[in-house]
Amino acid sequence: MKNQFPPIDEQLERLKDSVAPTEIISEENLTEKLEKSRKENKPLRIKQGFDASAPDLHIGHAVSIWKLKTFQDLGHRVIFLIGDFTGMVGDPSGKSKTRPRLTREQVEANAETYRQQVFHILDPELTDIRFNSEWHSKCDIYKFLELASHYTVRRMLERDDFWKRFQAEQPISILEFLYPLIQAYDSVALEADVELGGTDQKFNLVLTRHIQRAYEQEPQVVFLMPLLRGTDGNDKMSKSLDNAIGIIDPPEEMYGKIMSISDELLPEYYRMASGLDESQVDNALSFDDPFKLKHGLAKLVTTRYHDEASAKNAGAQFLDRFKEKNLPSHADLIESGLIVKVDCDIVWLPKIMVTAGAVKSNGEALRLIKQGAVSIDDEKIEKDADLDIKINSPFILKVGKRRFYLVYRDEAQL
RNA sequence: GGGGAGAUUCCCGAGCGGUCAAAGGGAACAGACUGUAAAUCUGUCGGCGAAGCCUUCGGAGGUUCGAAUCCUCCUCUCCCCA
Repeated sequence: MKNQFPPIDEQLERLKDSVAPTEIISEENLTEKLEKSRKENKPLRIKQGFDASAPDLHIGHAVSIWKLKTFQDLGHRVIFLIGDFTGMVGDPSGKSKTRPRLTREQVEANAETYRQQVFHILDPELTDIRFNSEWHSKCDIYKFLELASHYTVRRMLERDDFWKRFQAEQPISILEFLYPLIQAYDSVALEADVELGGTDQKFNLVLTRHIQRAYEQEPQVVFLMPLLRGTDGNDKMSKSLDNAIGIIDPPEEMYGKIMSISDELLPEYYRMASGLDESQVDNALSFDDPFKLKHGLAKLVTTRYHDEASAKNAGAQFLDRFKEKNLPSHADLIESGLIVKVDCDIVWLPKIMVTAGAVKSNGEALRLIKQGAVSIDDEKIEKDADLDIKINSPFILKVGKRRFYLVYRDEAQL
């Protein structure tokens, strides 16, 4: 039988190509594992864990998912682990409130969402989707205590955020201490050879190596991947901070979001999200017109998750809408579902805005109108205008710079 | 088990009987300027078709004409002693 795995040097090179891991712990272990895998013609088991409660993947997650893909390209097997059990227990960060418990149905639904998204990148044939409730829900106290005996409080306190909170006299729940152990056990249960995670996961992933040793397994190799900052440039990308670009965002949205990032984010987005290799990135970045660079990036990213035609289209639409300041067409709005049906001939404008979902309350709507942020068919609503709007034919409601809705009385008009 | 400190609107944080829908900052949103960038300036930032009213200051009661502010109990957090 022909060996399916490329030579070690080639594998190593490709694993460090494109977006290089910030750190590999340890390269020596990696080489050993690759050698063994090649010799025995047996794929490595590459694991990454994902939160069961937030199944929306963004291009920040994608940084490491593309690395998983590289492993697959080299013939290895990816284990996409969904932390449904850990998700049900609560939040380890201590910052946010306890997460709502997920029902079985929610977990299933979220898993399905993950599947749809992740297979935009990964090869389904070489991917196992697993749940950590598989083993944790069966774990008895005795086994659990044994797991807990393998680590010490002092070592747990070495983790930076624990130590800071300890120093600052802030609470740290026992659960939070247990959490890394529970997570570590996932790798034991899965016999992971390699685990990927963000650089913020370093402590947990390294701790996992110790736990694996305690269970007489070879420690996993840890791939720490750089974190992509969110579109605001302040924090890491995260859906809850509303600074994320989803990998299944429609092309126009993806393009627009990239155009709105800070200039200073350009280099790291080029490096981590464009899909270009290092020399291409350097080449691209040698141009110093940020506006053009941003367009280039928007096109690359949109193409990566959709296709070139839609990226081009999104770019054209962007220029039309925001440079030429043209309104979107009715057809575009209908296609995007940004339509609002009203049920009277005359409707109070704030009510329309609430119905459209543009604002949360009449008060907010009135404020925006007062600030001159609202227009109908490109005509600004003056602050003392009559707000009872007569709906003769469909019109385009614009709220702020980027929210558009098509308002209509009945379907026949569309 | 004992003693002390604390929980305020998205976050941080002032307020300690009426003038409090609650200072200040951050975030956010809008306007101007622009490249849907940054910076800057301005405005907004609980709800009500907006006069006035209603709901908010960990929870439940109470005192008072009137409570975020005082009292009681409860929940949670932190510190010190044991």
